Amino acid sequence: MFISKSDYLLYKQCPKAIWYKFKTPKVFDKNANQMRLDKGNQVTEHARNLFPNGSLVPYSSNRDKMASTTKDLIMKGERTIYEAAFGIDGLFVICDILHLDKDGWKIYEVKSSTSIKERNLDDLAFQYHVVQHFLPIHSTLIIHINNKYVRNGELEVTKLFSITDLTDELKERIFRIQADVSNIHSIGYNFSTEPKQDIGIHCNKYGKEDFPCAAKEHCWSHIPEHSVFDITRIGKKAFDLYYDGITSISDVPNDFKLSEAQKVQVFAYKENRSLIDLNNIKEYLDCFRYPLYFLDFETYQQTIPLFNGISPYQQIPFQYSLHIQESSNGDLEHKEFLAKEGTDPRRVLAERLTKDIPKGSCSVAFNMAFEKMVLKGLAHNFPDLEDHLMDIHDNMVDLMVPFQKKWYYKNEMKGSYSIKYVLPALLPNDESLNYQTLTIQNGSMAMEIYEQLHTYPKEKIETIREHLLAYCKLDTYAMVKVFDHLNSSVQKKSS
DNA sequence: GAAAAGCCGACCGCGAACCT
DNA sequence: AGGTTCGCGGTCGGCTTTTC
Repeated sequence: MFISKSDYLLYKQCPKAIWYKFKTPKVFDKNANQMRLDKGNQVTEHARNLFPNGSLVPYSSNRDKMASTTKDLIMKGERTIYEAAFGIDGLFVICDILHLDKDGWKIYEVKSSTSIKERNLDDLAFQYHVVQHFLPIHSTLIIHINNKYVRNGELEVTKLFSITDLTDELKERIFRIQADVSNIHSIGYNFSTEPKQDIGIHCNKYGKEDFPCAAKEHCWSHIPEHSVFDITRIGKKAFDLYYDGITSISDVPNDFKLSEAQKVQVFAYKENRSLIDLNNIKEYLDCFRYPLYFLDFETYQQTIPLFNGISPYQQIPFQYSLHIQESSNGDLEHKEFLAKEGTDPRRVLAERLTKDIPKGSCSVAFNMAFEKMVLKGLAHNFPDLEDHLMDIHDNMVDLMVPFQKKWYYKNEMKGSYSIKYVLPALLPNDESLNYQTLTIQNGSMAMEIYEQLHTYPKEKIETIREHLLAYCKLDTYAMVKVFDHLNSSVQKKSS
């Protein structure tokens, strides 16, 4: 039995999680996110340029082979080794970059993230623990993305990455590894006995980072559909209820302290009815001035910036959809834009947008903070269009507010005010609003696929572009329908 | 009358929610 | 992964009340 770095990290998250992995390895394979892995590899390859002309240990499922290749390279006097592999006492690690300089051997771990996380420290401690059996290690360091870098001409790897020496922070952790490892072994050697471990905040978190556990479906199977964990912004307090034996929202005691939004949600569920505050909704909708421009941007991010003036992970708008409604029962007009794949879309998009939305128009977005951010970014990039873009920015209203403020709440929303929950709750039987039939069903799918689009064959590109257009168009169409629904609710009341 | 105890609102930092 | 917004929860200053 071999314990890898990821096994160790999983154990640190929760001993029951590693037990579940040993028991059902397939579930964990299935959950591996290939997209994320590819991105990580791409970043690692760029980071190798910080220490050029090293030797690569080719990946092999045979761990001993990788370890012996590594050993040969060290014996031959190689000073820079990529994917250096070591195994001892049932532990196995691969170091992204192992480098010998005037101080001694250094272990570099490459991360595509922009900051150092708690789990990275455990990761490096584990590597140090194993590798020190073979080489005297001078220091252990993290290489991660510096998102303050702005590309200007050729890519400058020394500016793209930040290097942090973590040697001192690891000492405490290295002490604990031996004990952790023997625990992992005993779990692995008799996985017929399930570790006693109740659910807790560790299920969602590892240190400060979001890290949903793959064992959740197993450990959380006794939690009902509308549970105390679904109460909006409840945080740790849900576990106070849970440890008192309360799991369903219907059992929340009446004297339990809740915020206003939480009260609405709990009351609606207990009474099994919707809560609609038409006065506030009407007052809010009065700010919407026809013609209405329903706007939705799609953006994507490049970990390694490909265009000038772009930072790592910067939101780059590449597409928008626009539904224009002339009056309350007027016709709908649709406009759209989708940039050519593989090019910097910003200028063309900004120009088209300023043609499609005249100055002084009232535009509508769902969670307008996002659309406003994109507009601000474009205005900053193109001073000649700044006036017009900021005019759109300043005349925008937000369709999300009535749901965020819980003026309109249905149990189907499960405490959420995202469009994903709001739309089916308001218009459950409208087939024209069914995202399930689309190939691209949400923003993350759109950003992932557009980033790769220029690498696809020509025929495939056309098809995917059609899917992208269909998805974005449905987003703004859904907004129109939600607005109409709110509007007619208000009309019905006043008539 | 002075020190200790109690109380409340302002402030701030952090996390959660939303969009992509 | 990013930015923005909002609200929870903890801290702290300043005020009032209690106690000897």
